Amino acid sequence: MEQMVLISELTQGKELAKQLRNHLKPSSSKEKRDLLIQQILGSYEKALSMLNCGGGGGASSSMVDELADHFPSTFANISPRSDTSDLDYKDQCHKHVYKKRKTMPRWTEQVKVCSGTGLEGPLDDGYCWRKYGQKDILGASFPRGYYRCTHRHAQGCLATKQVQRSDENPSIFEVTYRGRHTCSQNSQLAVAVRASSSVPPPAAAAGMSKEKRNHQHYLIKQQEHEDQNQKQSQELMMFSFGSAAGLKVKTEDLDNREDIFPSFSFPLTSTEADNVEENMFIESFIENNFMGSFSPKFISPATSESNYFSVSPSHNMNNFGLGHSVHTTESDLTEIISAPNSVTNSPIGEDFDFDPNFPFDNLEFF
DNA sequence: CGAATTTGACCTGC
DNA sequence: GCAGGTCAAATTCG
Repeated sequence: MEQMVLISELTQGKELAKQLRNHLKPSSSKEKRDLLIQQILGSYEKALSMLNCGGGGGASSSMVDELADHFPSTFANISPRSDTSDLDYKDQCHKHVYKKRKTMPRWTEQVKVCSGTGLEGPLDDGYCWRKYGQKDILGASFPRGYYRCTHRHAQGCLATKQVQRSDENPSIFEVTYRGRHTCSQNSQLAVAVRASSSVPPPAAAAGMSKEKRNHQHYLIKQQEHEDQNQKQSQELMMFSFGSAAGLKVKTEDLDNREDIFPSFSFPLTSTEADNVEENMFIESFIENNFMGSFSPKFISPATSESNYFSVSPSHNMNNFGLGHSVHTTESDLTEIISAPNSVTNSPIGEDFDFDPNFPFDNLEFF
């Protein structure tokens, strides 16, 4: 039975993901992690190939296409996107782009920038971004900036992000990421290490990344243009060097939540890696996001867990007082699950301010 | 001088 | 038709 093989493949992927989890500790070799990632991707590629080619009752072509969008390098050969032969190049590009707009995974980080304090957060997320547009958004007092990966052309990396300053609270920036980075970038590792360790490496403190400078440039320019308030400009300067802020992450495409996983840095330290609860958190994260997201369409979506994830601040806060929380929403859930009644969003709401005293050790929450 | 940003035009989805 | 998203020529930056 083909379905059994499919399940077997997916189960194998799950096991490999668990192995990967165990190799998240800094002491593990990067090579091993890379190998596991390759194996995981291979496993899912196999499963998807089955769904695409043989499976009678499984995935729609759009679903495979969607997944292929997440792993363009891996799935390029099986994506059924070949119906553009009579379009000229520009049309093909535009069709491609606008299809992406709808299918690309998307999640938002809300970066709070407190006055006199600071955090690069997603403004320095380890990737090199190139601004390609800015747009005034209806009802928003601040323009939205559009960025794409610098390596879009060199490596075909399709990741993009949008940076929008919050209307009611200008100290909050909403950064919406789309697509997953397929580029290989050295700084990525450094940032992952920095995000997961208590103390930033000297290099991170010594020099600003180019990307950060760009953002700073943009932000300061924008600020000066909008209110000519020099003091606030100075604050913006300070937030790049300063110390504290809040960061929230929420996905907006449950269907695509696995894309959080490769770019999300678990706040592990070498000691925390041995913490059972931390591991269970990650396992929960993997199973609910990395695994579950792969297909609510053919894996039973009968989950009643809350999709609110957060990390115990005692484990997660670094010396800067930086707290991360991960918050998934169900905005698109109804497209996937017909009866999402048991899936409860955080009753506190999306603007919930992280409570450092919340007993996140209670794993029932996950 | 190459790379990044700016900005108005253009395209698509609703 | 409108709003959001992207393109690409012009401009600026390093």
